[in-house]
Amino acid sequence: MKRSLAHIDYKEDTEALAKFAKASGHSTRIAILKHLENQSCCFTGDLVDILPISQSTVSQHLKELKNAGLIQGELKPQKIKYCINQENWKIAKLLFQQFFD
Amino acid sequence: MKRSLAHIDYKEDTEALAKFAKASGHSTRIAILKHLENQSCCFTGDLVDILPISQSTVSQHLKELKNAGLIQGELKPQKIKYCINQENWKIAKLLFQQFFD
DNA sequence: ATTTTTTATCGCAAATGTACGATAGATATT
DNA sequence: AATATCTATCGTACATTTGCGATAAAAAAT
Repeated sequence: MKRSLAHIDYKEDTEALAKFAKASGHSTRIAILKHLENQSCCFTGDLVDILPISQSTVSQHLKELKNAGLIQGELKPQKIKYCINQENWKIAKLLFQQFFD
Repeated sequence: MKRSLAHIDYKEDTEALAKFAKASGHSTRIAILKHLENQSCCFTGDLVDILPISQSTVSQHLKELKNAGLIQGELKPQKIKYCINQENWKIAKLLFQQFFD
């Protein structure tokens, strides 16, 4: 049986969409997501170099994107790289596409 | 020549997306947008009946959606109906679709 | 082993967001 | 004209968000 998003009921759907949208609702975070889309993965420091805000603030934004499930900190042997969380990204994509039919 | 969103430069694009996402970043507001998508237009009171929050709070949420340009208060002779702002909705749609390619 | 680099977290301040009841203003009904 | 209905706004309280510098903790380089 094929798994689809149709199983998510209206309310969960609404909340999931709101959560993703909220996490995307800051231009710094959109910029981060766009960068990760292009560059696959990168370190916090790479983003700090690009963005006009402090390291601690970048770190906070990353945390929020991570909490929303849109990105993930991939734990390589000794390093942490941030990547798009492909699974949730797919869900967000579907929710938005479906929402904006 | 076909007009496309490619003309919007990166920065505007990012900010527009963030603005739409932020406005959509609350489950009450997603619920309102969904309802307007289904019902075309409706009055504030109709939404107050559906939603589990006070009239003044609904009104505030409508104001935010209006400020973001996602809906518009259509001024019929004596009444105000809220509708999707089709023009901006189309833009938001395109931005999101393009973002989540 | 020490130092440097990298990243997360703490503590704080300021700004913004959420929600409510009360009230005002405007439209519709009687 | 008076009353009822509908909607926006005000004032308030509380919570969350944003941003920073400082610091801590962990990893990498020397």
